[in-house]
Amino acid sequence: MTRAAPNPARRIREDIEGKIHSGEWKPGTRIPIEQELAARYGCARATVSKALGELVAAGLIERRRKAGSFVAHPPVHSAVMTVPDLAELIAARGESYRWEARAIVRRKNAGEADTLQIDGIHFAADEPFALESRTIELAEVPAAAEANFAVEAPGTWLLAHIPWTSARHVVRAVAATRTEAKALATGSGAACLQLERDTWRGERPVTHVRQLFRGDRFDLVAEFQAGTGKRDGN
Amino acid sequence: MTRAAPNPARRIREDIEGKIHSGEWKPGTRIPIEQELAARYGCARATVSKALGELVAAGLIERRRKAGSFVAHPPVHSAVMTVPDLAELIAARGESYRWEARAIVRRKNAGEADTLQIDGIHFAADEPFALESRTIELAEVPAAAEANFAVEAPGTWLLAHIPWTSARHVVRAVAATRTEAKALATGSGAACLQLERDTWRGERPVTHVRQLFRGDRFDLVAEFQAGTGKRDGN
DNA sequence: TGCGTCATTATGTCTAGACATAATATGAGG
DNA sequence: CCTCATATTATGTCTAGACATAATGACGCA
Repeated sequence: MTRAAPNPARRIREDIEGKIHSGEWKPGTRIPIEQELAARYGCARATVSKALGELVAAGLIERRRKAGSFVAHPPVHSAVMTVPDLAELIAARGESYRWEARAIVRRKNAGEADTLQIDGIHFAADEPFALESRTIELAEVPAAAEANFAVEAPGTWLLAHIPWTSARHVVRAVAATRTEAKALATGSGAACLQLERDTWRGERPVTHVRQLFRGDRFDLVAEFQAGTGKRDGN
Repeated sequence: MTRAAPNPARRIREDIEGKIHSGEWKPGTRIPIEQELAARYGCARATVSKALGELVAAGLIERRRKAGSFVAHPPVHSAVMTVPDLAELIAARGESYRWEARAIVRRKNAGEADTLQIDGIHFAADEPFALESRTIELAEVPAAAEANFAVEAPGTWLLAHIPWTSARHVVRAVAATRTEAKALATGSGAACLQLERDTWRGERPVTHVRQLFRGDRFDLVAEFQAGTGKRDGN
């Protein structure tokens, strides 16, 4: 029962990460059994198990009962995309931000709960940056009825007020219609990045947004670091 | 020392997830200290600690020494985007896939290591699906010099042969040039989704790709489940 | 009042041992 | 040679206790 290195679990993890990244342990390679790693690093098996657990979470290895632990096969490229609050994004660019609501409509659906429909424009440096068209389910977010979306962008408000659970994003390139082009101060048919996002709280839908960006003013960045699962981007 | 529930750690985690998602514990709320949770659930503190550790990994809570554990403030929307191997993606759609190389050039850089430049087209159901323009660093991937990229798409080959470490993706909407439009069998100026990806192995660049998709044939899907960090998409 | 010091406290990590579980490998019987 | 039951094995999870560490807050001193 020695105190060993200050951070055996970490050392084990980084050791194995290194072996995988260097190519010394190729995908499919069997990793020594936990008992042996414990002996090799002079620590308890639980510590090895913890390190391996973290590697599984990072997607670097796979563990199968009885069979052992194996270096994972390189997955398809996946990346964590951070979809920012537009107000923050633009502020981070050092430009002034402004939200302009075009239409706020409360829609009564037969038998169903009401929804709030909001259309507007995000401005960066006083130039149109993105069009937004959003639906908010008032049944899930009753407080939204009191919010003043003429002044505050709905995305900003929602981020601050509702707990999220899951979201689905669909990104595609579309040509701007004549109306959209006009609102974005660009040419008709210009290439735009369309981001659609559905957000749920548990099983129930909270909000749906469609944001349309000028292709020449916005791009989405996603990064992925194998091993840490570290997220970043803008 | 009772055996307790079969999976105390999981129960604790799901319990807390539930309280956060339901809004009962709002962002900033202090979570009971580990000792108390251990007593409440009738398990060891290490088990509670494990559960909380998983919640941290999922981004749902924050832990600070001495201060305690707190419900995390809702992050900006982030989502895991899975960028698939095109051959697989198209096969999954039930369409036939074909890769056609247009140019394969070995470029000698003064003093620096050689690079391989590959241009080609991905076909789905015998129609052009995406243009690809790729650079491979031969210093990092010497085996690429032997591969036959006239037959096999470089992305497919690389996925199977090189260990990855990190990648950076930039997605944007662009208008097709006349040449690109012709190759993609679409109109000049059509909105296209451009995906640029840089891939590194450790600190050293491995490959750079630019893929251009017809806007009306491709969209990127990203999903995010708070709490599990579960990844999915197509 | 202001500042530095120190005890307290809650998390962070580890150990040694135990039992559970799933999947493989083995051997018996057809 | 094939199939099914059984033993084995490596992971999965947990416990009880220990020590490390960082940050807070209280106390004492100038």
